[in-house]
Amino acid sequence: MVYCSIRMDVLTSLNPSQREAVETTSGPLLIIAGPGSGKTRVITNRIAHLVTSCGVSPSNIMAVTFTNKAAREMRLRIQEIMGSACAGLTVGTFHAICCRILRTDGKAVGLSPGFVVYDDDDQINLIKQTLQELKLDPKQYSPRSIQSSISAAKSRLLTEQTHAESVSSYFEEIVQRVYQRYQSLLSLSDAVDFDDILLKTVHLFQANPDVLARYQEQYVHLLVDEFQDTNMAQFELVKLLAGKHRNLCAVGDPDQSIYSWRCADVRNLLSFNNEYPDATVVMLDQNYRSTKTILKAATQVIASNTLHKEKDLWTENAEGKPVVMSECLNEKDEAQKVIAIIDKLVQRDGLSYGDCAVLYRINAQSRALEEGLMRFGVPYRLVGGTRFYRRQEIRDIIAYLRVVHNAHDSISLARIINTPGRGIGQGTLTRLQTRASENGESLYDALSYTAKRTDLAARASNALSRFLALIDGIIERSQELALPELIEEILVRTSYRAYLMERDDGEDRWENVQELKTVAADYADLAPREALPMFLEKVSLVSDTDEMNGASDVVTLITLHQAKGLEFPAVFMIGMEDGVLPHRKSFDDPAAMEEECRLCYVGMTRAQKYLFLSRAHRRNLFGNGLANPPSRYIERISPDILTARGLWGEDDVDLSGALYTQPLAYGVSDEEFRVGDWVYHKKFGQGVVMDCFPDKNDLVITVSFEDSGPKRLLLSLAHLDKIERFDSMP
DNA sequence: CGAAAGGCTCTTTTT
DNA sequence: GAGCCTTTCG
Repeated sequence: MVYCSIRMDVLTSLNPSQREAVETTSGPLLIIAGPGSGKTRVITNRIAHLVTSCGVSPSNIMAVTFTNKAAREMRLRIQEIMGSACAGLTVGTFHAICCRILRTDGKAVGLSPGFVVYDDDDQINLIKQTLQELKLDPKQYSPRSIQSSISAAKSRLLTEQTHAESVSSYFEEIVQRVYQRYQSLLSLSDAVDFDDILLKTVHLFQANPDVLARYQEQYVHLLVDEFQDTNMAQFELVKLLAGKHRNLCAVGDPDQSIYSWRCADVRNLLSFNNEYPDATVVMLDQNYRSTKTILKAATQVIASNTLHKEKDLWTENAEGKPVVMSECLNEKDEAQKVIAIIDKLVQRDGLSYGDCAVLYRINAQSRALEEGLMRFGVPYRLVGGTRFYRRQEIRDIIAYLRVVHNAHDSISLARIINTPGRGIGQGTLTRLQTRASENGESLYDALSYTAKRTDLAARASNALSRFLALIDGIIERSQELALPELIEEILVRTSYRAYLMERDDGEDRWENVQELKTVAADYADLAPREALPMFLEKVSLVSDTDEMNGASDVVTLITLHQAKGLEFPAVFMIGMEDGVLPHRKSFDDPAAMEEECRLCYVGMTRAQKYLFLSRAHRRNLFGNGLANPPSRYIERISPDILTARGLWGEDDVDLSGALYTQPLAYGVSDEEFRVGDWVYHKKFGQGVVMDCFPDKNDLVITVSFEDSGPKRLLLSLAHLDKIERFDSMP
């Protein structure tokens, strides 16, 4: 009975190609899934189908995603369909799954089960230390570029040995030297970086056929989402795992490949058939998300890409409103126009704030928006600002916890050795690091040796001994304390609160620390020995605090990259300028330019009903003003589906039907008010007209005042005087 | 040692 | 306009 209803649900509501994707259960399968084509439904239904109709045990299925959020959502959706029947399913990110494999079987590649994972900040610190040791100038060889070279090498499965053979430039030679030393420092700290997690898993499988065979037998069915974002190491891993049963389902869209700068290789998707000539290919080309107009505009933008595989996206959705392109004076004007439109969508078109999202190329663009939204009292959330686990105070506490877990974690020890300040300066730290490096020991070893010597300057020696006692004391207590108490112990013993409170924003930071304790409370009931490693694993593989409550009704500010996979009824793409989108750093690289175009495509296809584009004639970025030409993507959109809105809003009148149906200028006696006019009010001072529309015999004017923010006023009562002022916002 | 001051750089950032 | 680094001085 249960099975029957599941089956109905699984198969009846799918279109023919979705159905084919779900029902093709054996052999390699490639699903090309255009934006809004019901990809997630296909994936989840396919898994449900495997279990309920084909009798596959959930424990024989692995589904891989790129983000924890995607993994969580996938599991949730599967649970909705199958209930508890999905127990035992492996759903996770590449990194989480590989970490688990390495904790169990990593001994074979020289890893202890307790290894820590360094994130990219730790990596940068380690590289800086390496540069110092090798007497290389970090200005000449920026730690960031070396890090990305090492990361690129690792994602191509090049170890510090095999990389040596491919060195072909002086810079690569430098990278090679750093790579070697970097790797030995990692191993001294019993640490791996993100790339190692994949690399070492591949090596584990390659060198240990018996281990590989075990996993191959367990995972009869493999499914990989966002396949266009996989790198070589990830594809290799998947090929190994699928080596026996060959039931590999790859899902992706080459047009949404926007992470090549992170070594993602879209060829994995495009040449899937070279690896698996017998693969079934299913194209999901019906779009359920956007209006015909939006889909057409997006298709026009990407059509000229050489990498674009001709596929005809189509939809049964309504024609919809034209795409709107707004010209703005500067980024403040742009923000204001966006907010004015949002206001109208909410006031007149039945949308809510949560239906609106503003998408941009670079994070710096969010600032003008935030200022505007705050000023007008519009609620918003900024996605991915400084993320929780990136905050200094959080990283400090985690560094303490890592040292407690593994005293030989030298990067974490270096971080906290003088945080809060305890008189151990750069000089002393460098001396310790030099000693450690000369003896091939950890920083902790160097510390305990040096602290016990008496022939050192008394001040430094005292400080070191006290620090050593502090750490050892906490380590001892950690045996018996539950995780939240352990954190509390660290905070108390280091007077961390007092340290934070010396800063202006200390209060906020302290709240973050309390938040960390709340997260740790989930581990309170576990034995101290187990809780700490589990907690550290979680925080090192997690990017955000569990994605803020999606329920709140607020405008979303988000980068184009982060918006991939999301959808909103109304989307605003700001900064449609050559130099911003496409970004000027991509100008001289044709491949990068195509990626910029895909980025634009990804942004446009997030929109369900309304798509607003805008550009500023002058834009202040990083202190200096720039005049960018309009984005080259604008002219690819045919005029019949694009409404241009001039600098002063003259073209607003007929803008997208219900919007802007009211003329924007009204005469009341001899005064005339238009959006953008500056006005003076006796009590509120000066402000700018955001909106006005007639009501009975009066005129309702929304004015944003410089001092008191937005106010809705009746003209007959308000006594507004027009004033001269050219800037759109102070 | 560490606070203060000045110089430099700034695309995107799933783990 | 912020964050990070180096330099300088007490």
